[in-house]
Parts: sequence; C-alpha cells; structure tokens
Amino acid sequence: MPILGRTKKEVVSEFRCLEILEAARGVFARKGFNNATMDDVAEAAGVAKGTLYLYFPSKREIFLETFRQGAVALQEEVRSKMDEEADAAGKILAFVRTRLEYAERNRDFFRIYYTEFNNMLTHPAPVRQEFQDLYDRQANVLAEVLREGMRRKQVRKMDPLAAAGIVYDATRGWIAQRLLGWSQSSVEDDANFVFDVIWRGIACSK
Amino acid sequence: MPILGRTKKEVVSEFRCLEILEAARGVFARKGFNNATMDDVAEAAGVAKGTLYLYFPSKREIFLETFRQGAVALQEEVRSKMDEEADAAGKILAFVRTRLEYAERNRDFFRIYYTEFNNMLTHPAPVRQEFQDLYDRQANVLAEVLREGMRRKQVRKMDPLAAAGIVYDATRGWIAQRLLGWSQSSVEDDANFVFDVIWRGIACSK
DNA sequence: CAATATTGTGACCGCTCAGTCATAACCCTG
DNA sequence: CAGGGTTATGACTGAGCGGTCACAATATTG
Repeated sequence: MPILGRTKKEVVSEFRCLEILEAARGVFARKGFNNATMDDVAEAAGVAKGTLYLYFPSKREIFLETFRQGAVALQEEVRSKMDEEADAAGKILAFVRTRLEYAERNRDFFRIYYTEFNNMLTHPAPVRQEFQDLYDRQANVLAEVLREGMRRKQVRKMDPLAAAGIVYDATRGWIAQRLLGWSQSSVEDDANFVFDVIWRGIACSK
Repeated sequence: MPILGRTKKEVVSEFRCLEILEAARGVFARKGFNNATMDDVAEAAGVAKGTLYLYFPSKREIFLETFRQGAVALQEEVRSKMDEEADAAGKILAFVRTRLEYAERNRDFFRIYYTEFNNMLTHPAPVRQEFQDLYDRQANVLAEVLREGMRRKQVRKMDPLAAAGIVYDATRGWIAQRLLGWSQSSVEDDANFVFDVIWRGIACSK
C-alpha cells in the first residue's frame, strides 16, 4: 500500500539511514575515518552495531555516503547562489561567501572534507574517480564564470581553469583557518576580504 | 675513541636512522599513515621489523620524524631564498617558487604533508602544538615581509597575517594540483602565474 | 490473539598489525 | 680465535575492530 509513491517501510528505512548518517558524520569528524569504530557510530546513533549493517554494507560505505551527502548539498547551494548573480564579480563573491557560510553551518562535514579529501585523491581507490568528478564539476563552474568574465573584459586573459584553482584554494584555505579557530572576524568580513584579494588578482586592471 | 666529536657507533646509528626514515617516507607517501604497516617499512628499508624498534620507539615517532625532517628542510630552503631578495615582491615570488621547486624534488614528503597535516591539526594530540608552531613560523615570516612591504607602500594596507594566509594557501593549492598531475606547465611558469595573481591582489594599485 | 514476517541485538569470530623477546649473527678487543 | 658485548632477526602475542549470525523483540496480518 504505497503512500505518496512510497511504502511506509521505505519511509522508515530512509529515516533510519539519515539518523545513522548524521551520527556517523559527527563521529568521523571527531575521530577521523580510521580511528572511528563502528561501535562508536552505533553508540552515537543509539542502535546496535548489527543494525548498521541492515542499512549499509560497510563502514566505508557509510563514510562515503556522509561525504557525498554534504558535498552535493554544498554544491547545490553554491550553484544556486551563484545563479542569482549577474556578473563574474558577483558570482565569485557568492562562491566564496556561500562556501564560508556553509562551512560555518556544517563544521562536521568540512572537518571530514578537509581531512579525508586529499586521502581519497592521492591514494588510489575505487572511489577516486567519483571525487575527482566532484572537484572537476566545481572547478568547471568557476572556470565558466571566469571565461564569460573574460569575454566581457571584466576578467583579464588567463587560463580559466588555473584561475579557478586559485579561487578555490584561497577559499578552501580560509575555511580551514576558520575551522581551526584562527579567525575572529565574521563570515561576511572574511568572505569580502578573500574575494577582494582574489578579484584584484584576476580582474582587468581597467 | 671519538672521531670529529662522535664515536663510530653514533655515526653508524645515525646512518641507519636516515636509511629507515627515507624508506618510511616512501611507504607513508604511497599508502598513508594508517595503511602503511611496520612490515612495509622494514621491507622497504631492508631490515627486520625488530630493527626498526632499535632506532625508533614507535610507528608514530618514525612518521613524525619523516615529517619534521622534510618540514624543517623546506622552511630553511624557503627562508634562505627569501633572504636573497630585497623587496616584498621578490621575497614572495621566492616563497612561491621555492616551495613549488621543493615539492617537485620531494614529492613523497609533500604527499605526506598534504594528506596528514590537517589530520595532525584537527585531531588533538600531544604533537598538535609542534605542527601548529611549524605553520605559525612560516606564516609569520610571510607576514613580516608583507608588513615591511606596507611600510614601503608596495603592499596595500591589510591584515598581514590574513594576507599571508592567502599567499600560503594559493601556493599550497597549486602544489597539490601539480602532485595530482593536473598541471602540464613548468614549475617556473606556474610559480610566476600564482605570484602574479596574488601580487596583483595585495599590491598597492599605484 | 495466534501465526508469521520484519527489524533489532550484541556476543562472537577471524584477521590484521604494533610491538616484544628469545635467539642468532656480527662485531671488537686482547 | 676465544669470549663478551652489541646489533639484528622474525616468530609470536595480545589487543582492537570490521563484520556475522543465532536469537530476541516487535510489527503485521488473518
């Protein structure tokens, strides 16, 4: 007896999955993938260890799912905020600000993101391609914005992907600093500062 | 019978330490700290596992030592190249270029540096402070250069530590891209590009 | 309110791996 | 080259943990 296209069973199951993922996110953020145990996750989620395996096939898969969830949500938020802006400057500021804001609201996710992303990329794994794509998509959105900016003479001529890399990394670094508590300023101020430096670096000097 | 202030025993012992550290660096770079086993390190070093424990108290300590070694060498090289330059622009270019060059020559070290550094910082440990200091020292050298540049009206007024963070992160990001094989250009070109963008971002617009 | 199906449990298993230690090989030195 | 000291070895141990499964609790159905 499906309700709204889904059986009750499916709804409950999905709810459990989300509960587990949320608990897992906190545990992985606190202890890192390797030092987090399935017992930790089970305890945080308030279920027995065996239950975890009713909803996920392995520790790795739980981890990857928390990762995917956060990454996709981040990308969508960033993309939608960028779409609201008309020109390259506005879009890039939106990119920086939205990421900083999201990081503030999702510290656990970003802890995971920054401690494990490099690991994913540098140590070949079956999932490597998936995360490569994740980065590529972000970089390409930025690069497209920059290309358009160059066409309109707002951004000076340079390799768009290279410039995108710098925008991305400057933002990345700033978020890391905030996560480590090295910045006292507001998200707004920090975003403006990072944007200001980067924009002067890539804009047409008029 | 000490020779040149050291006994033969000490010399041999130091040599063995270096052998082990070099082997360990490769293993940790390839597999990451958690997936590397002491058997791996022993095999790479061409000794038995027990021998490792004659020279180091634990896996963790071997790892930290490879890390310290590389970080100290990097810092000294960067500092000395920066000292050869007279003004802020030259010093910052030297900072970027020397780091890129060093990364090219010490890929193993940088693999470790980038995959484990965040781990060190975000997961409290007795060593946390040590690595915090390592970063602080680098950032302060940069910040001092920027402060001096501001005094001479070459760099526009801004928080020097914040600006140092951006220089550091843009460089960091670029090295990561090179390690992942995402850049085809020469080190020289890449260094100039990164410097160019950053410098326009922070220099007095004249 | 049985009878059956579904979901949850946690003791347990097998394996990996850091670290140990009894033994061996290799020095010196006299 | 004997014998005492130093360095090397690798089989072994014990702990930790991912994953399983026999059983229990709960839900569903007729």
